[in-house]
Amino acid sequence: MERENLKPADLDAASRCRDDTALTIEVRLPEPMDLVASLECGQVFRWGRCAFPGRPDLKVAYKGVAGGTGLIIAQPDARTGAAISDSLWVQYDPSVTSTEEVRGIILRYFSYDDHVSSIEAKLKSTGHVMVDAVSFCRGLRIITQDRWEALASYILSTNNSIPNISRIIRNLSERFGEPCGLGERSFPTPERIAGESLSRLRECKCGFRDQNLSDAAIKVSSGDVDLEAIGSMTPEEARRELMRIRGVGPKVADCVLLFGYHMLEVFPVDVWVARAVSRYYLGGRQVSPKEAREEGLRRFGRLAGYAQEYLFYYLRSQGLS
DNA sequence: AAACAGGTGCTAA
DNA sequence: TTAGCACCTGTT
Repeated sequence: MERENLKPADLDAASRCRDDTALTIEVRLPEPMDLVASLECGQVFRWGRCAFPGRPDLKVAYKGVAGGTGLIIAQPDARTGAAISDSLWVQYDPSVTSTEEVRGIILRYFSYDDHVSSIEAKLKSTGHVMVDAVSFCRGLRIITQDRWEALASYILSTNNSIPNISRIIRNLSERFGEPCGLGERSFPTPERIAGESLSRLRECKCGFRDQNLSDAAIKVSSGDVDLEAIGSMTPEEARRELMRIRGVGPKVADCVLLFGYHMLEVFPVDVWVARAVSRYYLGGRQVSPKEAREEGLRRFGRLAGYAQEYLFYYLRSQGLS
Protein backbone atom coordinates (compact mmCIF):
# COMPACT_ATOMS: atom_id res chain seq x y z
CA MET A 1 0.00 0.00 0.00
CA GLU A 2 0.99 3.59 -0.56
CA ARG A 3 2.64 5.53 2.21
CA GLU A 4 0.59 8.21 3.93
CA ASN A 5 1.29 11.55 2.36
CA LEU A 6 -1.74 13.36 3.63
CA LYS A 7 -0.15 14.90 6.70
CA PRO A 8 -1.47 18.48 6.66
CA ALA A 9 1.73 19.88 8.07
CA ASP A 10 3.60 18.73 4.99
CA LEU A 11 1.31 20.45 2.57
CA ASP A 12 2.03 23.76 1.02
CA ALA A 13 -1.43 25.08 1.72
CA ALA A 14 -1.06 28.10 -0.50
CA SER A 15 -0.79 26.05 -3.69
CA ARG A 16 -2.94 23.05 -2.80
CA CYS A 17 -6.47 22.58 -1.66
CA ARG A 18 -8.27 19.48 -0.47
CA ASP A 19 -11.24 17.96 -2.19
CA ASP A 20 -12.07 14.75 -0.37
CA THR A 21 -8.90 12.74 -0.88
CA ALA A 22 -7.84 14.52 -4.07
CA LEU A 23 -5.19 17.21 -4.17
CA THR A 24 -4.91 20.19 -6.47
CA ILE A 25 -1.66 21.79 -7.53
CA GLU A 26 -0.61 24.48 -9.93
CA VAL A 27 1.99 23.41 -12.47
CA ARG A 28 4.08 26.20 -13.93
CA LEU A 29 4.89 25.71 -17.59
CA PRO A 30 8.22 26.50 -19.26
CA GLU A 31 6.33 28.05 -22.16
CA PRO A 32 2.64 28.76 -22.68
CA MET A 33 0.16 26.17 -23.91
CA ASP A 34 -3.31 26.07 -25.39
CA LEU A 35 -4.88 23.18 -23.48
CA VAL A 36 -8.07 23.11 -25.55
CA ALA A 37 -6.20 22.91 -28.83
CA SER A 38 -3.75 20.33 -27.49
CA LEU A 39 -6.44 18.00 -26.18
CA GLU A 40 -9.03 18.55 -28.91
CA CYS A 41 -6.95 18.61 -32.07
CA GLY A 42 -7.56 14.90 -32.55
CA GLN A 43 -4.24 13.48 -31.37
CA VAL A 44 -5.62 11.98 -28.16
CA PHE A 45 -8.91 10.36 -27.25
CA ARG A 46 -8.91 10.10 -23.46
CA TRP A 47 -10.08 13.49 -22.27
CA GLY A 48 -13.58 14.70 -21.58
CA ARG A 49 -14.67 18.13 -20.47
CA CYS A 50 -15.76 18.36 -16.86
CA ALA A 51 -16.16 20.77 -13.98
CA PHE A 52 -13.11 21.27 -11.78
CA PRO A 53 -14.23 20.22 -8.28
CA GLY A 54 -14.08 23.11 -5.83
CA ARG A 55 -12.86 25.59 -8.43
CA PRO A 56 -15.76 27.12 -10.33
CA ASP A 57 -13.36 29.81 -11.58
CA LEU A 58 -11.62 27.19 -13.74
CA LYS A 59 -14.01 27.09 -16.66
CA VAL A 60 -12.02 24.86 -18.99
CA ALA A 61 -11.22 21.51 -17.40
CA TYR A 62 -10.73 17.97 -18.65
CA LYS A 63 -10.70 14.62 -16.91
CA GLY A 64 -8.70 11.70 -18.23
CA VAL A 65 -5.57 9.62 -17.87
CA ALA A 66 -1.95 10.59 -18.51
CA GLY A 67 1.17 8.75 -17.50
CA GLY A 68 -1.00 5.94 -16.16
CA THR A 69 -2.68 8.30 -13.68
CA GLY A 70 -6.20 9.69 -13.48
CA LEU A 71 -6.08 13.48 -13.61
CA ILE A 72 -8.25 16.54 -13.94
CA ILE A 73 -6.46 19.32 -15.79
CA ALA A 74 -7.61 22.91 -16.14
CA GLN A 75 -6.28 25.97 -17.82
CA PRO A 76 -6.79 29.24 -15.94
CA ASP A 77 -8.29 32.22 -17.73
CA ALA A 78 -9.18 30.16 -20.76
CA ARG A 79 -12.00 31.76 -22.63
CA THR A 80 -13.94 29.85 -25.20
CA GLY A 81 -11.79 29.51 -28.28
CA ALA A 82 -8.03 29.51 -28.35
CA ALA A 83 -6.24 30.89 -25.33
CA ILE A 84 -2.86 30.12 -23.87
CA SER A 85 -1.58 30.17 -20.33
CA ASP A 86 1.68 29.76 -18.42
CA SER A 87 0.33 27.27 -15.92
CA LEU A 88 -2.16 24.47 -15.42
CA TRP A 89 -4.19 23.42 -12.43
CA VAL A 90 -4.05 19.69 -11.89
CA GLN A 91 -6.05 17.50 -9.54
CA TYR A 92 -4.88 13.99 -8.68
CA ASP A 93 -5.21 11.24 -6.09
CA PRO A 94 -2.24 11.34 -3.68
CA SER A 95 -2.68 7.67 -2.83
CA VAL A 96 -1.79 6.88 -6.45
CA THR A 97 1.02 9.33 -7.15
CA SER A 98 2.97 12.22 -5.70
CA THR A 99 3.08 15.91 -6.47
CA GLU A 100 6.49 15.64 -8.04
CA GLU A 101 5.44 12.70 -10.17
CA VAL A 102 2.42 14.63 -11.39
CA ARG A 103 4.60 17.55 -12.41
CA GLY A 104 6.84 15.14 -14.29
CA ILE A 105 3.89 13.46 -15.95
CA ILE A 106 2.48 16.80 -17.12
CA LEU A 107 5.79 18.06 -18.51
CA ARG A 108 6.45 14.80 -20.31
CA TYR A 109 2.89 14.31 -21.57
CA PHE A 110 2.83 17.77 -23.09
CA SER A 111 6.33 17.30 -24.55
CA TYR A 112 8.08 20.11 -22.74
CA ASP A 113 11.37 19.04 -24.29
CA ASP A 114 10.04 20.70 -27.43
CA HIS A 115 10.60 24.41 -27.82
CA VAL A 116 7.29 25.02 -29.55
CA SER A 117 7.76 28.78 -29.85
CA SER A 118 10.77 28.23 -32.06
CA ILE A 119 9.01 25.43 -33.97
CA GLU A 120 6.18 27.87 -34.68
CA ALA A 121 8.66 30.48 -35.87
CA LYS A 122 10.50 28.06 -38.15
CA LEU A 123 7.28 26.81 -39.72
CA LYS A 124 6.03 30.35 -40.26
CA SER A 125 9.11 31.01 -42.32
CA THR A 126 8.01 28.38 -44.84
CA GLY A 127 5.22 30.55 -46.19
CA HIS A 128 1.91 32.29 -45.71
CA VAL A 129 -0.09 29.11 -45.17
CA MET A 130 1.93 28.24 -42.09
CA VAL A 131 1.77 31.85 -40.91
CA ASP A 132 -2.02 31.56 -40.84
CA ALA A 133 -2.13 27.99 -39.52
CA VAL A 134 0.37 28.64 -36.74
CA SER A 135 -1.33 31.80 -35.57
CA PHE A 136 -4.56 29.83 -35.40
CA CYS A 137 -2.93 26.97 -33.49
CA ARG A 138 -0.67 28.97 -31.19
CA GLY A 139 0.19 26.97 -28.07
CA LEU A 140 -0.88 23.63 -29.53
CA ARG A 141 1.55 20.98 -28.36
CA ILE A 142 2.03 17.48 -29.71
CA ILE A 143 1.38 15.12 -26.83
CA THR A 144 3.62 12.21 -25.86
CA GLN A 145 1.31 9.30 -25.18
CA ASP A 146 2.03 5.82 -23.95
CA ARG A 147 3.27 3.81 -26.95
CA TRP A 148 1.02 0.83 -26.57
CA GLU A 149 -2.02 3.00 -25.94
CA ALA A 150 -1.19 5.08 -29.01
CA LEU A 151 -0.86 1.94 -31.13
CA ALA A 152 -4.15 0.52 -29.90
CA SER A 153 -5.94 3.86 -30.20
CA TYR A 154 -4.93 4.44 -33.80
CA ILE A 155 -5.79 0.88 -34.78
CA LEU A 156 -9.23 1.67 -33.39
CA SER A 157 -9.35 4.94 -35.31
CA THR A 158 -9.50 3.34 -38.76
CA ASN A 159 -12.64 4.30 -40.65
CA ASN A 160 -14.11 5.61 -37.43
CA SER A 161 -15.22 8.86 -35.84
CA ILE A 162 -13.60 10.54 -32.85
CA PRO A 163 -16.59 10.11 -30.49
CA ASN A 164 -16.68 6.42 -31.34
CA ILE A 165 -12.96 5.98 -30.82
CA SER A 166 -13.20 7.66 -27.42
CA ARG A 167 -16.12 5.44 -26.48
CA ILE A 168 -14.26 2.24 -27.38
CA ILE A 169 -11.20 3.29 -25.40
CA ARG A 170 -13.39 4.12 -22.41
CA ASN A 171 -15.14 0.75 -22.67
CA LEU A 172 -11.86 -1.16 -22.88
CA SER A 173 -10.41 0.73 -19.93
CA GLU A 174 -13.50 0.32 -17.76
CA ARG A 175 -13.66 -3.39 -18.49
CA PHE A 176 -10.03 -4.44 -18.59
CA GLY A 177 -8.03 -1.58 -17.04
CA GLU A 178 -6.98 -0.99 -13.44
CA PRO A 179 -8.06 1.82 -11.11
CA CYS A 180 -5.60 4.71 -11.41
CA GLY A 181 -7.11 7.54 -9.40
CA LEU A 182 -10.11 9.88 -9.46
CA GLY A 183 -12.34 7.03 -10.56
CA GLU A 184 -10.43 6.58 -13.81
CA ARG A 185 -9.04 3.31 -15.12
CA SER A 186 -5.81 2.81 -16.99
CA PHE A 187 -5.73 1.57 -20.56
CA PRO A 188 -5.44 -2.24 -20.47
CA THR A 189 -2.05 -3.83 -21.06
CA PRO A 190 -1.31 -5.79 -24.25
CA GLU A 191 -1.14 -8.96 -22.11
CA ARG A 192 -4.65 -8.37 -20.84
CA ILE A 193 -6.12 -7.64 -24.26
CA ALA A 194 -4.27 -10.59 -25.79
CA GLY A 195 -5.99 -12.79 -23.24
CA GLU A 196 -9.49 -11.65 -24.14
CA SER A 197 -11.63 -13.32 -26.77
CA LEU A 198 -12.64 -11.43 -29.90
CA SER A 199 -16.25 -11.44 -28.75
CA ARG A 200 -15.29 -9.83 -25.44
CA LEU A 201 -13.43 -7.15 -27.37
CA ARG A 202 -16.37 -6.78 -29.70
CA GLU A 203 -18.56 -6.04 -26.68
CA CYS A 204 -16.53 -2.86 -26.26
CA LYS A 205 -17.92 -1.76 -29.65
CA CYS A 206 -14.71 -1.92 -31.62
CA GLY A 207 -16.47 -3.66 -34.50
CA PHE A 208 -14.35 -5.26 -37.21
CA ARG A 209 -11.27 -3.76 -35.54
CA ASP A 210 -11.44 -6.42 -32.82
CA GLN A 211 -9.19 -8.72 -34.81
CA ASN A 212 -6.69 -5.95 -35.49
CA LEU A 213 -6.53 -4.93 -31.84
CA SER A 214 -6.10 -8.54 -30.79
CA ASP A 215 -3.35 -9.11 -33.34
CA ALA A 216 -1.49 -6.06 -32.05
CA ALA A 217 -1.85 -7.18 -28.43
CA ILE A 218 -0.60 -10.67 -29.24
CA LYS A 219 2.39 -9.45 -31.25
CA VAL A 220 3.36 -6.89 -28.62
CA SER A 221 2.88 -9.07 -25.55
CA SER A 222 4.79 -11.94 -27.13
CA GLY A 223 7.67 -9.67 -28.08
CA ASP A 224 7.18 -10.43 -31.79
CA VAL A 225 6.82 -6.67 -32.19
CA ASP A 226 9.16 -4.93 -29.74
CA LEU A 227 7.78 -1.49 -28.92
CA GLU A 228 10.93 -0.58 -27.03
CA ALA A 229 13.23 -1.50 -29.90
CA ILE A 230 11.11 0.48 -32.36
CA GLY A 231 12.06 3.59 -30.37
CA SER A 232 15.66 3.33 -31.50
CA MET A 233 14.91 2.60 -35.18
CA THR A 234 14.83 5.13 -37.99
CA PRO A 235 11.30 6.29 -38.83
CA GLU A 236 11.33 4.17 -42.00
CA GLU A 237 12.39 1.01 -40.20
CA ALA A 238 9.98 1.68 -37.35
CA ARG A 239 7.15 2.23 -39.81
CA ARG A 240 7.82 -1.02 -41.60
CA GLU A 241 7.94 -2.86 -38.29
CA LEU A 242 4.63 -1.43 -37.07
CA MET A 243 2.98 -2.25 -40.38
CA ARG A 244 3.53 -5.94 -39.73
CA ILE A 245 0.53 -5.63 -37.43
CA ARG A 246 -2.84 -6.26 -39.02
CA GLY A 247 -4.79 -3.02 -39.29
CA VAL A 248 -1.68 -0.86 -39.23
CA GLY A 249 -1.16 0.86 -42.56
CA PRO A 250 0.87 3.97 -43.41
CA LYS A 251 -1.41 6.43 -41.65
CA VAL A 252 -1.78 4.50 -38.41
CA ALA A 253 1.95 3.74 -38.30
CA ASP A 254 2.84 7.42 -38.75
CA CYS A 255 0.39 8.46 -36.02
CA VAL A 256 1.91 5.96 -33.61
CA LEU A 257 5.40 7.22 -34.41
CA LEU A 258 4.36 10.84 -33.97
CA PHE A 259 2.15 10.60 -30.89
CA GLY A 260 3.68 7.56 -29.18
CA TYR A 261 7.35 7.97 -30.10
CA HIS A 262 7.50 11.70 -30.69
CA MET A 263 9.24 11.24 -34.03
CA LEU A 264 8.56 14.74 -35.28
CA GLU A 265 9.82 14.07 -38.80
CA VAL A 266 6.81 11.96 -39.84
CA PHE A 267 3.77 13.31 -41.66
CA PRO A 268 0.61 11.23 -41.11
CA VAL A 269 -1.87 11.73 -43.94
CA ASP A 270 -5.59 11.30 -43.40
CA VAL A 271 -8.33 12.69 -45.61
CA TRP A 272 -8.13 16.13 -44.00
CA VAL A 273 -4.39 16.48 -44.34
CA ALA A 274 -4.61 15.27 -47.93
CA ARG A 275 -7.22 17.97 -48.56
CA ALA A 276 -5.05 20.59 -46.86
CA VAL A 277 -1.98 19.67 -48.92
CA SER A 278 -4.02 19.64 -52.10
CA ARG A 279 -5.72 22.94 -51.37
CA TYR A 280 -2.81 24.93 -49.96
CA TYR A 281 0.20 23.53 -51.74
CA LEU A 282 -0.85 21.89 -54.97
CA GLY A 283 -3.39 24.30 -56.39
CA GLY A 284 -6.34 22.07 -55.54
CA ARG A 285 -5.10 19.13 -57.58
CA GLN A 286 -6.28 15.82 -56.12
CA VAL A 287 -3.50 13.82 -54.53
CA SER A 288 -3.04 10.30 -53.26
CA PRO A 289 -2.10 9.93 -49.58
CA LYS A 290 1.34 8.78 -50.68
CA GLU A 291 1.84 11.90 -52.75
CA ALA A 292 0.57 14.17 -49.96
CA ARG A 293 2.98 12.55 -47.54
CA GLU A 294 5.95 13.03 -49.81
CA GLU A 295 5.00 16.67 -50.26
CA GLY A 296 4.75 17.17 -46.49
CA LEU A 297 8.08 15.49 -45.80
CA ARG A 298 9.76 17.50 -48.54
CA ARG A 299 8.38 20.82 -47.33
CA PHE A 300 8.62 20.50 -43.59
CA GLY A 301 11.43 18.02 -42.94
CA ARG A 302 12.21 17.64 -39.24
CA LEU A 303 9.09 19.55 -38.24
CA ALA A 304 6.64 17.67 -40.48
CA GLY A 305 4.75 16.32 -37.48
CA TYR A 306 3.94 19.75 -36.10
CA ALA A 307 3.16 21.08 -39.57
CA GLN A 308 0.74 18.21 -40.10
CA GLU A 309 -1.04 18.90 -36.83
CA TYR A 310 -1.35 22.61 -37.60
CA LEU A 311 -2.74 21.90 -41.06
CA PHE A 312 -5.20 19.39 -39.68
CA TYR A 313 -6.50 21.55 -36.82
CA TYR A 314 -6.58 24.66 -38.97
CA LEU A 315 -8.48 23.10 -41.85
CA ARG A 316 -10.87 21.11 -39.69
CA SER A 317 -11.73 24.05 -37.50
CA GLN A 318 -12.64 26.03 -40.56
CA GLY A 319 -15.14 23.35 -41.51
CA LEU A 320 -13.82 23.33 -45.04
CA SER A 321 -14.07 20.43 -47.40
C1' DA B 1 -33.42 6.33 -44.65
C1' DA B 2 -29.07 6.39 -46.68
C1' DA B 3 -24.77 8.29 -46.30
C1' DC B 4 -20.83 9.14 -43.90
C1' DA B 5 -16.89 9.08 -40.54
C1' DG B 6 -9.40 11.17 -39.21
C1' DG B 7 -8.00 3.54 -43.29
C1' DT B 8 -6.86 -0.94 -44.29
C1' DG B 9 -6.83 -5.57 -46.54
C1' DC B 10 -7.99 -8.01 -50.43
C1' DT B 11 -8.67 -8.66 -55.23
C1' DA B 12 -8.36 -7.54 -59.97
C1' DA B 13 -6.23 -4.93 -63.67
C1' DT C 1 1.66 -0.13 -58.28
C1' DT C 2 -2.90 1.29 -57.98
C1' DA C 3 -8.16 1.56 -58.26
C1' DG C 4 -12.36 -0.32 -56.26
C1' DC C 5 -14.87 -2.38 -52.66
C1' DA C 6 -16.44 -4.05 -47.92
C1' DC C 7 -16.30 -3.19 -43.23
C1' DC C 8 -18.68 -2.42 -37.15
C1' DT C 9 -20.97 1.26 -35.12
C1' DG C 10 -23.33 5.59 -34.11
C1' DT C 11 -25.09 10.02 -35.97
C1' DT C 12 -27.32 13.10 -39.03
